[in-house]
Amino acid sequence: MTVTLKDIAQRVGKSVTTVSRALHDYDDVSPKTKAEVRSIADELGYMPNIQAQRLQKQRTDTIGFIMPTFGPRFSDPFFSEFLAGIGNQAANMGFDLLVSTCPPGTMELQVYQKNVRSPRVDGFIIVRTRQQDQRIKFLSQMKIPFVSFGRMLGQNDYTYVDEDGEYGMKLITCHLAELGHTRIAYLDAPSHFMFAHYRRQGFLDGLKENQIEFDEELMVTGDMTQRAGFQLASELLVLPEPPTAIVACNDLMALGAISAAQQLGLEVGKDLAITGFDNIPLAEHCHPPLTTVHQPIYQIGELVCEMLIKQIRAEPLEQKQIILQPSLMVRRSSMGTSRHH
Amino acid sequence: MTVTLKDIAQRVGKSVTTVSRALHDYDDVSPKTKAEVRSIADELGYMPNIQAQRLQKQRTDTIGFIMPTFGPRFSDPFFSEFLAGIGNQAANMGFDLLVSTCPPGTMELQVYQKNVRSPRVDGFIIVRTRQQDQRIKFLSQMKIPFVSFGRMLGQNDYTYVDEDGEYGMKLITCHLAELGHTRIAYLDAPSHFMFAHYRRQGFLDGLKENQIEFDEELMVTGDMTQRAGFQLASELLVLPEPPTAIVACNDLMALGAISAAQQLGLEVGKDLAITGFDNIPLAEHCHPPLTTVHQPIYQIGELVCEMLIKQIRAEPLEQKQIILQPSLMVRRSSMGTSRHH
DNA sequence: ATTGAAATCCAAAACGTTTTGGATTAGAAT
DNA sequence: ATTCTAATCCAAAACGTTTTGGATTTCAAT
Repeated sequence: MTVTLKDIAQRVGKSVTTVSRALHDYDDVSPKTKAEVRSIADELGYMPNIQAQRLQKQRTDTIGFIMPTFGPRFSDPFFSEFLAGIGNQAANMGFDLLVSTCPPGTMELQVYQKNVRSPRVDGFIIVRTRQQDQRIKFLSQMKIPFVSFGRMLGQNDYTYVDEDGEYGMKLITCHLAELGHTRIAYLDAPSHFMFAHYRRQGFLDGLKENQIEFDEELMVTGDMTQRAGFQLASELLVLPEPPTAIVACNDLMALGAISAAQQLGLEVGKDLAITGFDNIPLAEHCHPPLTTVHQPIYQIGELVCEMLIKQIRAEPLEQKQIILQPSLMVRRSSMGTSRHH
Repeated sequence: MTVTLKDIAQRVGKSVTTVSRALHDYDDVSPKTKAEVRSIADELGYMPNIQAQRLQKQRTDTIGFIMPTFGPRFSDPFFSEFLAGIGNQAANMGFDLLVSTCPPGTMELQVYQKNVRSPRVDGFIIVRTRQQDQRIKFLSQMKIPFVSFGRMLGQNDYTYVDEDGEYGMKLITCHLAELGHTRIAYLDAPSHFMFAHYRRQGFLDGLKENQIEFDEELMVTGDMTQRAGFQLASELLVLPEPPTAIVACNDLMALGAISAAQQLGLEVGKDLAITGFDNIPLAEHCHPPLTTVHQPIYQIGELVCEMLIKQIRAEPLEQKQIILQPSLMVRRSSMGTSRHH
């Protein structure tokens, strides 16, 4: 059924070796033979068996992406965009993309190890880094190629791309301070996530720089979902002395906070400022449009993938560590409607 | 470096054959040998080379999922949830998941063909079916295993899972009719998508059943994004005779429509009813919460994946075609606040 | 003693490639 | 005539498994 080198060899009347070398354009094959081999290969519709190639070459030409999932209801707009970025880049560079899921925890490292020892993949892309990220420790210790989107604490000898979340959040905080806000709440994410760490730090820096005192009561933590944002904002807004601005560490929680405020009859952007972080597509077209910080997720996916493949191929990397400067997107959720300004 | 059967064989003093058979628990290996082999395998940390296994077994134990992407800004909450479903199910059943992207068009079939002929995958999962879906025609003609989420027109001899979009949309339309609406606009998706076809049909059925005449002017088409919903609703709402309800064929466009209405100072749920379809997580926590139709995307992913793997393994399938009955989620975007009812 | 059956083992082939290390031939240079 | 070089080819090994088709040994039954 399927056509192999042997079939071509038989038809051409040459050896399998010669056919293989002809197809790879080696120069110890005569032009005439090459032409003949190629024509027969086309005619028969030859396609190399990639399993055999991989076995012989001892590489997989595949990169792994293990999504750190939590519950079953798992719908993060981040992932599909990021995935499209790495998927396209991988294809461009002749690599396959193997995707699997694994909740953070004890099994996690085994899954990584199994995938590389089988061997199914040549390296990994890591996302959603944690403060003490066991994946990074493990992979760098085992000398398994990987590139992470996000940093971790205390170790800095691996390849990563990260946004400057601290800077981004500081931008937001200063923006609000300029608008005259002094009572600013913060919707935090679980502190083991590195992005939460940096963003929170940026918020605190921003407050300090504007001589705003920090009220512990206004710092609350949620699980990054819209539901959590809704819940937390609902509680904050009924405090005896409620905040005049709510800074959420991601867009989804900000959207939840907007709903909560509207539920209480507040006009967001006028009675209350709310900001997010990520600039998911929804941020632009919600009501009111959300002030946030933009991250080019698709491009980050492409970049991370390219760096990983170069690393696998042992090609030189211009930069092993890249920090991207995010940009502030001021929209009406912080500034009110145009008639107020 | 890596441990092979040969290494174990040497240590145990038996042949490679025996070691292989011992590890697979064949009964022509003595219990003593089995124990010995296993213990040495553990000690050496043996892990079978999956490339070699696949070459020899002539299977890949991998399923393919080719995301039909459009532009680069590609952030659909549907995909990540669906992907988590198939990913987990595949892992449970011992399969890998290979993901790639390809825009619909001329290259598409080549990508499918290449993946199965390489052979990288044993079969495919197909989503976002089109009216004349070339992928389905091609794969069924080539007898390549696949399961699609969604039907196509005119052909019915393949395995699929689909929601009953017609029924779901009829539920929504009747719901609005009951509330007294007679001037109902519809935000359609490009008609080559099958889901758009069924949902539109359900809408029209619902109108007919309630003796509501259909006004061509109120049927407009967008690209399923929030931006499109915003744009289209903005135009509809400034018509001389604006609709009192807007039915969007998906949640994202409905969310855009909500923003547009709010922009114009309308109170959604009171001045105007808006409904969606999909029940993405955002639908529950936007303002006002969105009346929509629920689709269990994660479970559909699991189901589709299970059916595909059974098909690949030539195991019997209880049902080759499954149509899921969706359920209506009535929320405030159609009913107004509780004080109005 | 011979036969038969059961238990245990394994050499070799196969999967489809690529690479190694020459072999053969032709023609030019000596 | 001999040597050298260049051009062209290929057998065999290798990658790590599984499967095929026996081979050998043991022990009980005849």
